Amino acid sequence: MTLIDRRVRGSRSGRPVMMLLDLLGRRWTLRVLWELRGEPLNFRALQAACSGMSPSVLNQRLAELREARLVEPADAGYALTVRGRELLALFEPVSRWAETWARDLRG
Amino acid sequence: MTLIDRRVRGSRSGRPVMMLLDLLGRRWTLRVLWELRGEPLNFRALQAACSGMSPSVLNQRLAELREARLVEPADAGYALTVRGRELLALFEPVSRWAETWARDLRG
DNA sequence: CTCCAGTGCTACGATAATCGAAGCATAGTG
DNA sequence: CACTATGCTTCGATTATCGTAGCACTGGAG
Repeated sequence: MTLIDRRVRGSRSGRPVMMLLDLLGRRWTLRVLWELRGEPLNFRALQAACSGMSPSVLNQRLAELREARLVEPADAGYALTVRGRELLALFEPVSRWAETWARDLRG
Repeated sequence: MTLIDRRVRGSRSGRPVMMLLDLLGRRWTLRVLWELRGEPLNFRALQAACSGMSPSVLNQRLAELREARLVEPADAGYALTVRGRELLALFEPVSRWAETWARDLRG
C-alpha cells in the first residue's frame, strides 16, 4: 500500500495538499525535515538532533519520507532530495514569521 | 502553563520555529487551520469539515490554537486571526507545490 | 410556559501511536 | 580477534487519539 494510494489519515480526500498535511502532521516529521536542512545526517545523528526521538519512530518517518521522495539515503547518512529542499525552502518564510509570532505572544 | 512556557514536545529547545513545528505537528492542527481558510466555521461544521474528527481532540486543538492566537471565536463560530491568516498565506505556495509533488509521485 | 432543534463541549472506555531502553547484526579498524 | 560505530528491530509501558453518548445552554415555535 503506497503513500498515495493509502487513504489519508483522518480524511478520505485524495487531494494532494491533504496528503501532504497528513504526512507532515505526523509527529516528528516536520522536525526531521527541518534538521536535515543543512548537511546530511546519519541515523543516530538525526536521532540526536531530534532530542533523542525513539529509533522506531525515526525509522518509520524515514520510510515515509523516502516513499514521499523528500528524503533519500546519501553517502553520509540521509539527505533531503531536490523536492525536499524545495519544500523546506517554502518553510523559510514560515520560520521567519515564527520569530515575530513568538515575540508577540510573549509581549 | 502557557504555550510558550511549556517545553516543546520532544525537544527542549525554546526556539520559535520549534514551538511552531511542535504545534503544527499535532494531529489535525494543520488541517483545522486549513479548513478555516475561508469563512468562519462553528464547532460542528469544523468537525464535519475535518471528516468527523473527535470533538475532544477538536476542542483541545482549538484551545491550543486560541492560545497561540492563530484562531479566535467569531460571530459565526471560529475564525483565523490576522496572524493565523498570515501563517496560512505562507502555506499557499506549499499547496501549489503539493500538486506537482503528487503528480510526480504517481508518474 | 413547554418543546424541540442546534450548538459547544465533556466523559469515558477502546484503539492506535509513540516512547524508552535494550539489544541484534553488520561493517570497518586495529 | 576485540572494539567501535552504525542502522535498525523488539517489546512492554505510556500517551494521544478515537468514537459514541450525552450534558448544558440557547433561541425560536407553539
